[in-house]
Amino acid sequence: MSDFFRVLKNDSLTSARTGVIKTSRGEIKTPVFMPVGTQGTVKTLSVPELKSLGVEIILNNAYHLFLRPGMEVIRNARGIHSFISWDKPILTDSGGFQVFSLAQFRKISEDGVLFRSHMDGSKIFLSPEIMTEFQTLLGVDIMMCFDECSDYPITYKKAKDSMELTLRWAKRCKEKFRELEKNSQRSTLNSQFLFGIVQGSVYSDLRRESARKTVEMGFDGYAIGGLSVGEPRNEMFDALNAVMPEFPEQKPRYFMGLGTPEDIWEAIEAGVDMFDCVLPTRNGRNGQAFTFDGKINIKNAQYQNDFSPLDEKCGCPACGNYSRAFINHLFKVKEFLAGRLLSLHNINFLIKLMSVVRDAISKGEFKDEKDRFIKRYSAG
RNA sequence: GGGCAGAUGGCAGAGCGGUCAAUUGCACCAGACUGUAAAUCUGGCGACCUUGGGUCUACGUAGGUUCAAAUCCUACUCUGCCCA
Repeated sequence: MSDFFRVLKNDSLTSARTGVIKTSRGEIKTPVFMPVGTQGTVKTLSVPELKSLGVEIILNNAYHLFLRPGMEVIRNARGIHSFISWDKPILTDSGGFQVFSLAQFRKISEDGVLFRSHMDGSKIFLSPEIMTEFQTLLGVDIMMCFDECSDYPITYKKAKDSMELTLRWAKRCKEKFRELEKNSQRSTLNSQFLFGIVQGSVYSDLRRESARKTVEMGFDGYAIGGLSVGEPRNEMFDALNAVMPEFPEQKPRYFMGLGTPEDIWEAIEAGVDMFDCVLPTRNGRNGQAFTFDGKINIKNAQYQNDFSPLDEKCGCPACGNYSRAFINHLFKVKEFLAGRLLSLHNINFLIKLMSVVRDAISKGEFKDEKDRFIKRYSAG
């Protein structure tokens, strides 16, 4: 077994834990937040900026990169890392989320998914094999199985069918992954890891079955997919809690698409190690900033004459240089800097939050720190 | 001095007898956003009343016609353009 992931410390009161993921492009301390860079870039931010915030790994999206720039450019660029000038770890989503978010443009079959390009309507066929091969070509450090992220709400029967299809696809992804490894089509210099994805909507027994069978197949890590897609919060956590006991201790667990600070604390308590979300960047572009005293909408009139920083102790480039009043002004006059500053700030917030969490777990103070955070965050 | 056109809610600008408290855009106020078709989308935006809904004050000013006027008529004020 490789030393891809190692648990460093288990919390005594909860299932929270700290750990470290080792890839050939660097180590990742967990729990970790991974900013989303769908098209090979975390929207509005440069690589040096991301590094300055302490970002250790970013997400890219195989579906979007498959459409543009496409295989040829990626091949000529010698992989995604050199193409986008990011030499740290990258995790790619396989396109399974697009099966959900671009539902109106696709048709699912046993073999795969036929998309009508959301850009020009042309037909694109994606399958477990194709997406495994493409993610291999991208040369990403962690790749995801091609899954079907199910819709919400969804009937039990459909959730079951969808979950079972995802299992069959996972098997094919893994077989393709092994085959490419054997044929040395995968670089031996840079190790790649493959994660399985658990589905089953909000049905606990389906979730458990999905987790158990995915774990039986054996992957480098396990993701919880198909949640935070509109279901009530309690159902989301019921689904999560149904699944967690099925996962092996020594493999990383990744909650796909989870991003509010309260939710992240809750999921870490349940034993999750990895997170990604568009929230810090998308909401940032739309004027929302996370602070330890709650979220604020900087566009609101009350900040027009507020010359204090977003968050006194933040230290990000936005807080270090600009006032709420000025950022409020930037949004009103629609300057690009506005969305950039809040994206920087929000990513910084989540990166810092994770370090607070890791610290708390290391010191055995997870529960206290969580309560303290939630109390202050929801008071604001 | 004469002729023509026009004056509508914060701004621009529809409406040209009842279905108009008045289309739309901007501005303004608020909300949403969770593996990004998103620098996007939604709602509110005369006042008052307890909601469905109702009441009042409103389309330059003052009168008038009409069951009914932002819409028609008269005068006035102002603005723009043209001719002398």
